[in-house]
Amino acid sequence: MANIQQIARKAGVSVATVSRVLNNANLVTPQTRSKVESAIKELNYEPSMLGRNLRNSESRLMLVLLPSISNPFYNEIINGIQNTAIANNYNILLCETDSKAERENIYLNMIKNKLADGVISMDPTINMEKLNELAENHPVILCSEYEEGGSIPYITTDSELAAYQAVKYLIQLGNEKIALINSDEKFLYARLRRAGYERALKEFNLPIRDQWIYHTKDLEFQDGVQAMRMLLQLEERPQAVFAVSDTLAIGALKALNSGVQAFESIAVVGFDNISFSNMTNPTLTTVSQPMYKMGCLAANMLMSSIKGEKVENIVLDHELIIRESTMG
Amino acid sequence: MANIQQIARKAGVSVATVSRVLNNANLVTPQTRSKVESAIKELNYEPSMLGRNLRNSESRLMLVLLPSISNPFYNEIINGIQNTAIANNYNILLCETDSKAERENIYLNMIKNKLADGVISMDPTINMEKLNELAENHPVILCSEYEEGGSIPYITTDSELAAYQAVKYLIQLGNEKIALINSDEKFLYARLRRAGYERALKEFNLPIRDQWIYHTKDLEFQDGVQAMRMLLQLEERPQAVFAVSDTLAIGALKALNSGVQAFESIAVVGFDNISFSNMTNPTLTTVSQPMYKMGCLAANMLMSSIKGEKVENIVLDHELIIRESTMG
DNA sequence: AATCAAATTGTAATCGATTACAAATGGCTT
DNA sequence: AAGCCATTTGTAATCGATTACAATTTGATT
Repeated sequence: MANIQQIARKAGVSVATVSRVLNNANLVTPQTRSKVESAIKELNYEPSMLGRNLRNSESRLMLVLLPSISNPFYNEIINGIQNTAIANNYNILLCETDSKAERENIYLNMIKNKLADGVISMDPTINMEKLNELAENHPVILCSEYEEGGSIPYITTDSELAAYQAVKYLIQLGNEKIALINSDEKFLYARLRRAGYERALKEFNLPIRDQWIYHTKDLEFQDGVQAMRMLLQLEERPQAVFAVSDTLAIGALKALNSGVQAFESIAVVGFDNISFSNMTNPTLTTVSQPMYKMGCLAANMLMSSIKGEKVENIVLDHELIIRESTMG
Repeated sequence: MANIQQIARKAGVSVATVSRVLNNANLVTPQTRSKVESAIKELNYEPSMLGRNLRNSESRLMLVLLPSISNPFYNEIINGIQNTAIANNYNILLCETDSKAERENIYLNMIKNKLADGVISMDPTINMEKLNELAENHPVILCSEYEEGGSIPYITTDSELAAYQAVKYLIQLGNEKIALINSDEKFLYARLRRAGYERALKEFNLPIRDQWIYHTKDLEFQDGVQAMRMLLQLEERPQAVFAVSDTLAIGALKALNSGVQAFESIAVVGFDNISFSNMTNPTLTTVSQPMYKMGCLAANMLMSSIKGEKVENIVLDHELIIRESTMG
């Protein structure tokens, strides 16, 4: 791989001139420019980002942290981030932490090391202490999951309200015994969705029963299957189920499908509107967040932050998408 | 962010000594080592990868190219790549090309620019000419999709054989009218799976009818729905369907579910064994590839290639997973 | 032709690390 | 105490780009 010196020698100019051509400074004569350009073409030269970044301390790369790409919830957000980034001459790198601290560290170090200019974290499992420390000196944006009262700018939706509305809808359909399939409440979204669930029940004077609240270990389909099986074994079976994630809700539907006919009338509501939620049988009623938009805005926030501008938090609207799983 | 000079000054030693401490060369006295280490801690220093990589021309980063993370087929492969990479002190960056040449270029340039040491491409839409050119001077591995007769090392499964076996299985169930939902045949896997489909039909003297071969534009669920709808409108409806991807097969199942009862006896076989395929109703019969293993081996191949070793192509075994969608 | 300002090009420092080689230190023998 | 070798540390070049400043060229004006 040729370097800038070789181009300079070949073109019979100095490295400064080559650099000027590369960065289209317009103080180069057309003749020299074309000499340099043909040398570049001839030697098949690509400027080294390492050299350039080292000098400029800028990489035009943004990191996107997520726990796992297997949750399709992230798909559209990532599309939004990516399209916005590319439109602004940035690139993104997807970093799957698998909820492991060691991986997290690796990626956060890339920021400290100037290998990337900033980070958008969608990882609820991230170590907030470390992230806050990083955020003191580097651009960081939280997307979807955030820290209450924290100082890192975030973009999210109102999980509590969405959960409240979803459960209220189930109540208005005539259900009184409503179960919650929640994930680990160490996550803010889990606590908020539970709060919304409880608010709706309280408002209608329905009891909140611990045995109807199931906590899953993960967000895989199988966790939803297990949760639903457990709920079906209860003496007093719930009439409806609100799951905090589509993956869990789809697992729950599966458990209902595989059981006896009588179970088919149990209503299920999910959260996220992943693309698969429209392919299940019955199709899944779910809360939809404007994920693509969220991604776009998150990218914009990060770019502002990189420029040194102050950025405000954003809370986007959601929407309840009613499908077959709540139609009896 | 502190740099190596400041550490050296603080610790009262030279930069060379600091560097030696960082790279645990064991020719540093315990006393100096601890002086340096406490300076590092005090100034919260992290060595710059830019400086280091520029000097060493090594980044210990591998790129993973894929067209889109929305196809869950890639999930397990990525896990395999990532775990293997991390175990060997490498990191991976997921690069979604969205099948766009411009994005492809960006990522391939990262390799040329030494920002990453090598690339594993799982992108069937990649520009092979460019990739071949890159492969002349840089480590490149193809995973899953490969180039017939090409010179880039690959790891894959035998798509033709898998398709042949899947269709043969449908025939042995008593089906004679078997449709193929294929993607664009510009992709090798699509051509191979079609060949397998045709081989099975020919072997049993069944006609190959063009109207039973549908080509989708993409691999989204909706493409499968559309394909199936089309097939159902034919005068002579197929009795069974082989789809070259689970996403398409799941869409096809959805189209069957939403139709009249009579359609429910149409058998469907997919390809990939994505995690959804076990959540549909009926659950999907599909071809399973050892994806995790494929990822691990691909990472190993790339690391060998980075070391300058010659690597051999690998063809892994597959397996037909029989579930409800072919049980009538 | 001489002068001068503007436009173009070149020189060399710089970013932050690694490392070959040189220099200094320490310990041991005589 | 001198000499010698082994161990430890320091100096300075290097990777590949950018850019302030210096030097040169160009062309217009007198």
